[in-house]
Amino acid sequence: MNPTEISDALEAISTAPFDPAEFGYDFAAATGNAKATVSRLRPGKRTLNKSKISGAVLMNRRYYYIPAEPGQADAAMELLLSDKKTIQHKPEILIATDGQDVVARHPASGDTLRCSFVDLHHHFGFFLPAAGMSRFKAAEENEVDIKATGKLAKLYDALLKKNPDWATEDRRHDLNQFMTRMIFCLFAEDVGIFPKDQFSRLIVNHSGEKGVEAHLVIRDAFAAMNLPKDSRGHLPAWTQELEYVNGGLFSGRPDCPVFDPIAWGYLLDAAGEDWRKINPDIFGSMIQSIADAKRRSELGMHYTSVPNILKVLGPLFLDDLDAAIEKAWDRPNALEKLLTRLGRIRVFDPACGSGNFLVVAYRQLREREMKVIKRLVDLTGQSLMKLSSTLSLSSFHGIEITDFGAETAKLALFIAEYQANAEMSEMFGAATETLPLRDGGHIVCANALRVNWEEVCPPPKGEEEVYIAGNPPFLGDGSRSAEQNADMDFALKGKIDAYRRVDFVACWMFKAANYIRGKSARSALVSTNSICQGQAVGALWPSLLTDGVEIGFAHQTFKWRNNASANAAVMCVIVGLRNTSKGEKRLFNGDLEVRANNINAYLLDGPDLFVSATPRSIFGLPYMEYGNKPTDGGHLILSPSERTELLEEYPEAAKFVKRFMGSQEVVKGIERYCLWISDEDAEEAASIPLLRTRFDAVAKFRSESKAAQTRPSAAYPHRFRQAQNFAKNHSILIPSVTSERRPYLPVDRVGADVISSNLNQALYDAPEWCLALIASRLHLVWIGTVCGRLESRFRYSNTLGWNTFPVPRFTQAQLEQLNASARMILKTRYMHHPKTIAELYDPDKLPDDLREVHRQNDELLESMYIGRPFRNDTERLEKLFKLYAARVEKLKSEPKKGAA
DNA sequence: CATCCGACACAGA
DNA sequence: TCTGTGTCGGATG
Repeated sequence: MNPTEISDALEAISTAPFDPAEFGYDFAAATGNAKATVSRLRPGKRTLNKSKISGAVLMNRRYYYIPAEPGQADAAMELLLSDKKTIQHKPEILIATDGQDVVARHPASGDTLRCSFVDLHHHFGFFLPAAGMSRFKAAEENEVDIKATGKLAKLYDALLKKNPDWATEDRRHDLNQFMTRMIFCLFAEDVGIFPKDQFSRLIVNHSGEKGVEAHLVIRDAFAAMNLPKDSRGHLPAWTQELEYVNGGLFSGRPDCPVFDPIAWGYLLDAAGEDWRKINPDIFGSMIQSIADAKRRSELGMHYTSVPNILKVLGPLFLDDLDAAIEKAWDRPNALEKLLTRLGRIRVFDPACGSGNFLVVAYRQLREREMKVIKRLVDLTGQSLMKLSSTLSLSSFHGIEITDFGAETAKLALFIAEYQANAEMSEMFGAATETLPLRDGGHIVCANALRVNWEEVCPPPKGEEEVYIAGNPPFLGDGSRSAEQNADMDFALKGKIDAYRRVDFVACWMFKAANYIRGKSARSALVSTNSICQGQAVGALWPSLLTDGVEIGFAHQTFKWRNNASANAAVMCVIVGLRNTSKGEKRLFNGDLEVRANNINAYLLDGPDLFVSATPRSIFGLPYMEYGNKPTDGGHLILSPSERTELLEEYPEAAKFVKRFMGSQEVVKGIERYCLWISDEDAEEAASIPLLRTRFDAVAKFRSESKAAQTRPSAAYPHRFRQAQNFAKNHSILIPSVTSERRPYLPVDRVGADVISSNLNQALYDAPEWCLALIASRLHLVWIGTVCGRLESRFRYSNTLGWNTFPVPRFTQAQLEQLNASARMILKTRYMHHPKTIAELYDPDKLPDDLREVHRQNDELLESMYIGRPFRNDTERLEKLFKLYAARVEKLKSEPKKGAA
């Protein structure tokens, strides 16, 4: 059961009259327990009920319910709290009620809920632990970081405005480098790497009124920081004061853009910020938010927010460490061992960009190390002999394709180390030396798809542990460069069939799976959700989940978000891979966590099953066709006004014009037309000047196409490029991409005068019961699961969705019933004319009569599957998958009989 | 030949 | 600038 279903079940309980004797069992059913389990809770010889209190129900590790006398809910709760059984059987939730008031408690955290009985379902979140689910608390982003980033972005914009010549491709690198240096200096003078405010004081003192000389002064300052103090003879005397930093950061041209009063003001603003509180985690953020929006998607400029990074690192290894620390808490020997273990952990980000993952991982590990050391000191009463961390930056490995990113990553790691050391000295009272910069982390500037990862991050030996984490680039097949395709060939050719169909990120998934296989290593990568959907599932996953690799945890689809000003538009998942293990499998959805028996390639708790595309229905459903694809640059399409103009001037063109429907036209009732001309009529049509112009435009558009298949179609510009299909009597049209918010998939029946575009799937002259199937809840659940998505939108596919949709063998009578049901749906819609499908199926506005007709349609159809309606979507999907698997198995054994 | 996809594209508040 | 919701035609097996 999912949380919504639990909420619904609780609502059913809270709206019915309270029965103290039944509540305990109803609650068990509402929290996802099978009927058989519920009945075994009832009194009997081998009852599962562990409570000795009369009327109470205690289910091991789940919940403990006690009925209360009127007004005595609190007293009843006390009784539960003092019961030894509560400690022994560790129920997640205690619940006491008299039918008026509810008192519930989560013993592990001590959280208490009080509400009235009728409001029970409004608090379903509180009861989720009783269903084996728990709340997952995401980390939040730091406000100081956001503020500082904003100031830097303004500075950057102002500098670009004043120095337009820096906007070119190669100069932008210089500007980015200038910004990185600036950030470092502002940070260094606040945290004590430099003397307090030294850098800004020198700049302000020597830059003159409103910063007119700032570019010269900053240039000299940067040059000085790249030179030991005794080799600065050619520089102004005041630079002598500055520290020698080096570390690659200040090598290269020390160029500086010219400041105007506005930019100067922003620089002073930024200098006034307290940079001590800045997370080095956000270096990437700073760089992304200041870099050109159009180039964002390139070269790892998509930085991952700290909350999202923790979604990866937590289940990957931090949560395990926390559990180990807790276990060792009172035992000095065990704590010592943990310190050794920390030193043996290596983190590897094969797409590290500016190093966010590595920095966060480093800081999280240092935090835990400190906690352990502190506990050791407390336990043993001795002060610590050595004061260096067992964690070394050299345990942090990264691959980054741009030199700038790699430099930033090293710098960010350095800052992170500096901060952690400072914290440590503060706690134990000792100092650490910092300048000049040492090498920060093992960051390699290389193409991750071309290099051998084992050379960048040597495989773990003995008790070493390697954790691969990161957020590689996402690029679909339409957006990859020739070079990236070549990289993909290099990484996947001969290893995965149809690899070009899946996203670029799959290369990292594959290499990560190969790296960890059979080793003391795990991986978790942020990815576009498309690799766990539709065609990618069958193409990619069978070769990942092989030879002992399994999904250990996963975050289901969530919207990409970071603090950059314009966010990338994409939905993400996180997939954690490991070698087969008995350890628990964790499945996250937003802030909810569920323990799963198995996590399959769809990131669902279910058996490993890959639904793959089929050209015909394997259950004997009518043939569904892909609509007509114009590829015309818009020239064969007419708006209503264009049509009117055409027909006013050339009435004889009327026979060439037809209604034209894509997804929007079906869903929103938009009116549109197209030119639909047979080859025989081509000459006649071309004699109409207005049409001739359009044909010429089509021919030009097609001949200039970069798709080899399109160019020859310039020879027949009067016709759509692909397919010439239409109905004799009527068509059932199913829009291919539609909103996921509607309670049913949009589908409509139209006359033979309508031409469908390639944005619909079409059933031509098919029986009406097809519409009853498509408009059912069952079908929506199937499509939503096995087809791809556009972000989160449904994407209807004939090959993946319709042709695989499991149906029972219908009798003729049943088909008649479904025909009638389909007609009823259409009739009910007509009664709301002229409301469009979009209006009618708005989730908040579905009219009662239409809702009822759909309910009946669902009930009718579902009874044909299992003799009654399904309880919920989980049950629907289970049944559908079972039918699908059985059918596929059968087809394997009798391949000749194929599609029915 | 027939699709499945898009670190999207675009309209409308 | 954010939210809601589907265009369009290339690249691909």
